[in-house]
Amino acid sequence: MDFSTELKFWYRQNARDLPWRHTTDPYKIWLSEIILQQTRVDQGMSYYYKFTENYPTVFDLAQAPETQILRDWQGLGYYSRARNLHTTAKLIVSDWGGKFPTTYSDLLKLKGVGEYTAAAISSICFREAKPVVDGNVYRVLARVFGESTPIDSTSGKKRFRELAESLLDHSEPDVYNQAIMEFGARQCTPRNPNCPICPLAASCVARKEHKIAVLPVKAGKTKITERWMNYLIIRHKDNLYIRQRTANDIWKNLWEFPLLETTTATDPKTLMKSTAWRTLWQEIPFELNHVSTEIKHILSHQKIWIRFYELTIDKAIPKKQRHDWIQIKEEQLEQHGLPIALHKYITKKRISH
DNA sequence: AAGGCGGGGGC
DNA sequence: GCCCCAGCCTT
Repeated sequence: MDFSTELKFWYRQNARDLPWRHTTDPYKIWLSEIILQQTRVDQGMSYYYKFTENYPTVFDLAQAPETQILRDWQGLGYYSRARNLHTTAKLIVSDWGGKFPTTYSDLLKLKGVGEYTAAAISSICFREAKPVVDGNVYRVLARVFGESTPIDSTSGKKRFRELAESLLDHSEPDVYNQAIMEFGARQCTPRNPNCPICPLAASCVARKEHKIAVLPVKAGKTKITERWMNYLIIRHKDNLYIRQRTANDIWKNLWEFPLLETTTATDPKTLMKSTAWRTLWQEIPFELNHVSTEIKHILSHQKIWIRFYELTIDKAIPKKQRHDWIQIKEEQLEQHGLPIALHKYITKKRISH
C-alpha cells in the first residue's frame, strides 16, 4: 500500500467521532478550524458546542457584538482568532451573501484564514485537492521520510509543503487530510509514539535511524519576558470599575480591572508609596480590604506575576478621574471577556464567600 | 525572516 | 521545568 492508502486505511479504523466530522457546512468547518488553531481537540470541544449553539449561522455571529464573542471565547487564548472570526463573519454576510467562498484561493483572503485553514476548509467542504500542513503533518512527514530541515524555517516550510503536495490523495483529499492529522494526533504523537503497532513502521526513516525523539527539528527558541501586574478591584457599593485592553499587546480587546504594571517585582508597601499609585488615586479616599499573594500566570512567551488589591470607596469616582475606566454592576462582569487569570481569581472569591 | 500572540496538558 | 497543540498576522 502506498502512503495515502495506508493512512486512510488506518483512519477508517481509528478515527474519533468528532462533532465537526458529521458536517460539511463550511460555516461549521470554519468555526471548528479557527477554534482548533494551536489548540488540542479536547480543549476546543466545549467551545465548538458553545459557538454552534450561540451562533447557529454566520448571520448570528455577524450580528453579535464583539464583546459577547470575546466573552464566549474567554479562556481559549489567542484572542485575535475571535476578533478575526467576527470580522470574517461580517464580511461573509456583506460581500458573500452569507455563503462561504468555495475555493482555496478565495478562502485564503479571509482574515484569520491562512494556508492551513484554507486547505482544510476547501478540501473538507469542497473536495479541493489542497494538502493541509499543520503541526501533525510536520511531525508525521519529518519522521516517516527522515526530513530534518527545521519546520520553523522558510526553506523547511517550502520543503514540507512540496512533500505534502506530492503525497496528497487527489481522489479523496478530504479523507486523506483528516487521516494524516488524526494519525499525528493519535498514533505518531510528539512524545512516546506508538511505533510497535504503527502501520508505517516498516518504512519509517526515523524509526530505522533512531531519530524519533529528535524529529521534527525546530530551530527557534522563544524568549520569555517577565511582567508584573497589579490589579485594583475597586468596589463602590455593588459597582466595579473595569477597562478594555486596546493596545497591541496580550489580551487585546478583553476587559480588566484598573492596572498598575511595574517593570520589576514591587511589594504592596512600595507600590502604594509610588508616584504611579498616587497619580492614580490623587485625593480619592479609599479603604484597602485585601492584598492577594502573587499569582504566577504563564503564557507561551511571557511570565506574568499578578497581584490583586481589593479596595472599597464611599463615593463614586468622578468622571474626570476615571481615566478610561467604566463603571459596571458586579453581576455584569460575567458579560465581559476577562483574561483567564482574572476570571479565576474572581470566581474563586465568589465561591469562598 | 522573525517575533508576538493564551491556555492547558503530558511528561 | 519544557514542549506541543487542526496557525496567523504584523513588522
